[in-house]
Amino acid sequence: MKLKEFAKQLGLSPTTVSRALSGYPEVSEITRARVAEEAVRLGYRPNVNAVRLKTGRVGAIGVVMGRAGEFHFAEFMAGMAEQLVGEDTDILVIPLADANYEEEMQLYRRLVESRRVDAIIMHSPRPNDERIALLHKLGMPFLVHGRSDIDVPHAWLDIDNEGAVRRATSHLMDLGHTRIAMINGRPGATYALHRDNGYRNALQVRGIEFDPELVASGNFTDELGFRFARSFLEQPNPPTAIVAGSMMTALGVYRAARSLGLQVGRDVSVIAHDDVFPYLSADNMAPSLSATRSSMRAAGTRCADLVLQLLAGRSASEIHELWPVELILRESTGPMR
Amino acid sequence: MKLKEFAKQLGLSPTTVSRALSGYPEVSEITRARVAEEAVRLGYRPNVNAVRLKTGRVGAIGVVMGRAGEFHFAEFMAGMAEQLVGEDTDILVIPLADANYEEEMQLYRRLVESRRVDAIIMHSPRPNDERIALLHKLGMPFLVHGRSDIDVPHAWLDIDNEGAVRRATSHLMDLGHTRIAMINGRPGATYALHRDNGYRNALQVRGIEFDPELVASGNFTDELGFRFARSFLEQPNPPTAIVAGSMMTALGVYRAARSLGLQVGRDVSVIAHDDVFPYLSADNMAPSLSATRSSMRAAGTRCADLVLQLLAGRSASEIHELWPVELILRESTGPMR
DNA sequence: TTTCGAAACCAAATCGTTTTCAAATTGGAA
DNA sequence: TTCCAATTTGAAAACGATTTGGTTTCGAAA
Repeated sequence: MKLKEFAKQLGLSPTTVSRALSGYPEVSEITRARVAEEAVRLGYRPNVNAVRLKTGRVGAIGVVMGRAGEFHFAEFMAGMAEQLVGEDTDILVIPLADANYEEEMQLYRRLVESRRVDAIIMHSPRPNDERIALLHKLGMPFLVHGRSDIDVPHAWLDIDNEGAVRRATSHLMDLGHTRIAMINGRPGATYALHRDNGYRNALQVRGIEFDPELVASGNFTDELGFRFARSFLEQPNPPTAIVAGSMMTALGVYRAARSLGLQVGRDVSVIAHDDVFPYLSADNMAPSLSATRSSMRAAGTRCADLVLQLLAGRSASEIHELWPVELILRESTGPMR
Repeated sequence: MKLKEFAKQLGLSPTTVSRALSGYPEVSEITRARVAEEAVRLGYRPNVNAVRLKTGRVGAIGVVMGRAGEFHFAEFMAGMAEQLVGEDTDILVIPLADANYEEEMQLYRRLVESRRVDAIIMHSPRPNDERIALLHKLGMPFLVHGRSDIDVPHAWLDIDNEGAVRRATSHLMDLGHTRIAMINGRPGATYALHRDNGYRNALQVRGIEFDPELVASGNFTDELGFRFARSFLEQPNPPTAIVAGSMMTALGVYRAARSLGLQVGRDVSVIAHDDVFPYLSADNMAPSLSATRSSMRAAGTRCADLVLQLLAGRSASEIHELWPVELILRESTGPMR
């Protein structure tokens, strides 16, 4: 059913029908009601592609997804979906073809030129991320989930990674630990840098010297958690506490401790960062896991909301949200013995 | 840069340019090359929305995502992305607003009417799933990931859940186990039914009576894995083996066993279904986990491919793929003691 | 030289909306 | 009754591509 046909059935012009459905004021309430009602009855819906061509609006937010298929991703999107449902805005997943830097810039360029999305959400930016400069230059509305210190105005939402790790590390020192290891995410991203800062900062305040033997970084996998933790704990002068980057990492760390006959929370303390997954909770681990916590799903919801605001005209340079991170103490942390 | 403008710069008509870029034969190779080259140089790209309006093709595949935000989802999509990259086809995530049945049918109806996607991929269908009948009736190309026995032609790809669980259960019986528990997914979906069939079937062949006290079902979470396993193992006549529905469930089962002082692989055998996640591998668990294995990511890739074939005109009724599931034996299974 | 067919190109219609600008209707005041 | 402003409605021009149905060009055959 097309607009023209539908309008004829109603004995109205396409103009009026279009206006009635789009909520313009210059149409009487009585006609509007009739149009709305008949639209449902006769099953008329505007052709999205025609609307998009005419208005220039696409009705979709692009989310760039790395090849890795991180487990965070589904949660973030589920959060976005929560906000976007009923908003007539879709989520378009943009697969990142390649790690190749030049290709990646091309991807963004093409994405903008092809006008398939109204806005973009970008994850895990680098400190000086040229993608941000590019999107800004191209005039595409975008929001960064994470942070960058590049000197270009941009909207962002980030959690306080530095503070989170600083507090976690400090707490471990409060418990008497002085040799504390940290497993970070892949180097390059700002969040990894922030976590590193938080860690070093906490040590420095207490006058504990930084030991490069006690830090490692890589993807957030169970396997790397295990391997790094093993290598830490087998050192001649092993750490008595470990700060882990993610829940998956923590699983590996627990396993490493057990494999060496060490009891988590007694022989070795562990704190991890928890994005709050419905299928794997820190509270349920054994022993229950002390964690710095911030809901990925909530971040997704808020990011979607902020993007909508951006599209509604709010200035990108006034959208900056830094979310505090909770530190939840459970059984995996205990006093140094 | 618009087509008209671009064509003028080249001294050609829009017609010829359009044809040159779309690979039509009635344009000389020499002009085609020139057009292609200049398009890159001058940065001309057809406006997607105009193309879509004119051709009726949207260039997007819709994937319906449940509210739960399952961890499988990211893997499946990463797989799809692998196939779709460079295909000029996007992935559109369709959030499922509500569990309400009527609403869900409405969602599909609106989705079709709004013409935002060329095809739909649906997950976890029910045995008699009216959504399938609806999509068929509405003439929307779609592919079902999973199976339904509804009497309507439809394309599907599924893994052999029944066979997988049957083999897993049989293997446990080969090892001498006779009391075998199973943790299934949420009842309703066909895959849960198939797994149940596989389980009962295996028991029946050996003449072991089905005990309702030994089965449970629910979301695939660590927590439920733990709770169900605990309740099984604390029964007066506890099972000596457990078949678990997912990796997360298995984590809970391991935890439950440990919490009762039981050693997995010796005191209690465990087999789980593994969708192959890059961040959590059965091989790395301690003890390593015996599993029925099938890659979710590969399924995503293949599903995307099949949808493209569907859109290219291949008949839905000839697209049926049943993937075998590997049974990988590791340390978590051992002879009955 | 003329004729013909294939090869290469083009003008204009079309896809289904939104929106500008103009016309018609209405209702109250004069 | 007449007039005017405010309220409703419409006709037609976009939006930017694809595609139908020609027209031109060119070389070879007649």
